[in-house]
Amino acid sequence: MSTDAKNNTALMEKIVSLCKRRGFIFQSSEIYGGCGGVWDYGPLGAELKRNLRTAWWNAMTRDREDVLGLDASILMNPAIWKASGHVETFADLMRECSLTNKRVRADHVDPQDGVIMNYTGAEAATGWKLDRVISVLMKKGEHIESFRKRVRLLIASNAGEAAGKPEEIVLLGEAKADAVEGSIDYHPETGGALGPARPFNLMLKTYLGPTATEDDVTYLRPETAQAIFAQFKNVFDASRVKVPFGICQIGKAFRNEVTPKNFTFRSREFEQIELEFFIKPDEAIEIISGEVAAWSEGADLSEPQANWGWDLWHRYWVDQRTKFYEGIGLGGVLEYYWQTPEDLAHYARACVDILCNFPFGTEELEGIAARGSFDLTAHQNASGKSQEVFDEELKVAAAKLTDEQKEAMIQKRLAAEQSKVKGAPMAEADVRAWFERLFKGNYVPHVIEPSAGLDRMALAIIANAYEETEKTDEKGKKEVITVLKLHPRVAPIKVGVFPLLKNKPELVAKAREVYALLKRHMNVFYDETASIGRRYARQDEVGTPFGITIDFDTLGEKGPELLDTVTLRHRDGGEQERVKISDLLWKLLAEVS
RNA sequence: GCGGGUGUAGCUCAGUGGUAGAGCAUCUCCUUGCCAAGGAGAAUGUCGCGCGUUCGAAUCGCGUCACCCGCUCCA
Repeated sequence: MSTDAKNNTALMEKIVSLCKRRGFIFQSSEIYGGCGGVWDYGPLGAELKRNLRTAWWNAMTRDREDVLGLDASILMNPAIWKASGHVETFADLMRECSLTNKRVRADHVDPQDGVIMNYTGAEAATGWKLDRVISVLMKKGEHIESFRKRVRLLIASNAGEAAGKPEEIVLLGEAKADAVEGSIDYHPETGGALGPARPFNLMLKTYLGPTATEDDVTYLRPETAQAIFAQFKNVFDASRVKVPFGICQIGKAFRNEVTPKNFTFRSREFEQIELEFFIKPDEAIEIISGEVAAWSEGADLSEPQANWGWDLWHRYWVDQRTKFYEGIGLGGVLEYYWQTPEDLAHYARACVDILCNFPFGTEELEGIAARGSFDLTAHQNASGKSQEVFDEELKVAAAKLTDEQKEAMIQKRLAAEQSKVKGAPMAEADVRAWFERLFKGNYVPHVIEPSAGLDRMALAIIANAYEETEKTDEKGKKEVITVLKLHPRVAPIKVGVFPLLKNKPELVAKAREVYALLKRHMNVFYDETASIGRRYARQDEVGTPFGITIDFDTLGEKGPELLDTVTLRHRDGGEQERVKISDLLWKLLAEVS
């Protein structure tokens, strides 16, 4: 491991330690030895998460006119997961390479020709040993020495540091076995013998109903999005909204991750915050507005326009989500990855990953995908229930089109279908049927999906706020000071209230008074133990942005002009200002909300 | 899932077969006129869990669980 990697691992360990010590995040079921890939939020973590949830919910719903909330169940009819494709893609039969443990879908193994080579094991100068039989396919035409080199490399990469350098690994008991043709029992890339086909189900299975038979099987949702799609029509009918509009949801989702890792970053139970923003198909925009607005560098994305197609809506949401992250203090550490056509799922038109810098690497915080009408159409087909909306404006505009104009649109679409990179082109009859519905004002909305993980966001916030500085006191003693530079909006404790000294009843009484004044409006922490400096430090460590100290000036000792004023200390920089008690509330509220 | 590492007090760690330790943190009292001050005292561990070897196990063996690192996976 490089020095950087070691430092980053050490930093991550310090963050995990702080999280436990100060009550942000605990291991689940710790007294029983934990539970893999599951974490609990302690008092401060719960506040932090709640602040993030509120910030997101407000940004999505309260601050907008075009997004509605939903709170759906974790358990759903299992037919949902068949329609969405999750049952299929999350429950593949996989076979594992015995050499490298690379997994491959059982039905995706290409036939291989070559000679089977067996080894009884391997060992390295480092003392590392592999004590099991290795069976590898030497491909047709592969030279024996380059084959051995390749096997050593593969073994080394799987063994990690313990095995040392690949060229120093000794392969034991080499024996040539049979030649094979068209075998599907060896990994296409590595040549390692494949184990038996086993299902790898990433969805958590459970039984709905006490009899627990196979008929009762359902799943804990692996994502919150499907509930939004499944309830799309109900929300639409109940809310007097028109496309474009969105439905957002916050909720738990579950995945049997193969390898939960990086603290809470990849866990088996996690909280998603998702928006499905429904828009008109580009063809509808073309009919209504004459043409779809094109994006160009520097385009104004601040206000949605009627002539926006999916591309501009997609970019708009990337912009909106970026502003959100800036508002909670993550502005400077974001990166963007625009998926290439090869990366994209066949139904997706574009997808941007918003990445964030973590000690363990730059990892995804949120994905913003333009998914076309894939999801609603899938549910429409599987359920037999129409997911179309009727658009009066579109119907009126389409009625003004000539037959030639209509046919031109159809031809344009047919050409586009033919030049698709992924997926089969839509049949001409289906395209014509779709346009027929469109010209009457009916379509299945398309969707832009900004989907984020709340736990990742919380971890990103903590990790990026973590700061250590070394301080030397008068006696030359060095100590490390830890400060969590949390944005005031997300900080679990907004302000600490301290009497300068606890053995002066007047100071204590006044401090209790200030505490009572503020605590109804925000999370306030009262502390009178230990020296004032230590109390500041305790709050710095958990990211409390403000401290209020009641001192002798507050009592009017230095004259009436300072009576009922307090010291307001700012966490970052430690600067202090004198504030009237009567001004505290509005001054603080402006910062923390 | 594979390979490697780790697991002792709330945290960081020392303790290589013979009575369980330190620093920091916590709590109480005293003291303290603004950035982890000082003094006195207290509490805190089935040494991750289980089974074994041994007169005796935190220490040795086997198993297991969790976490970390590297592969792998990541709709």
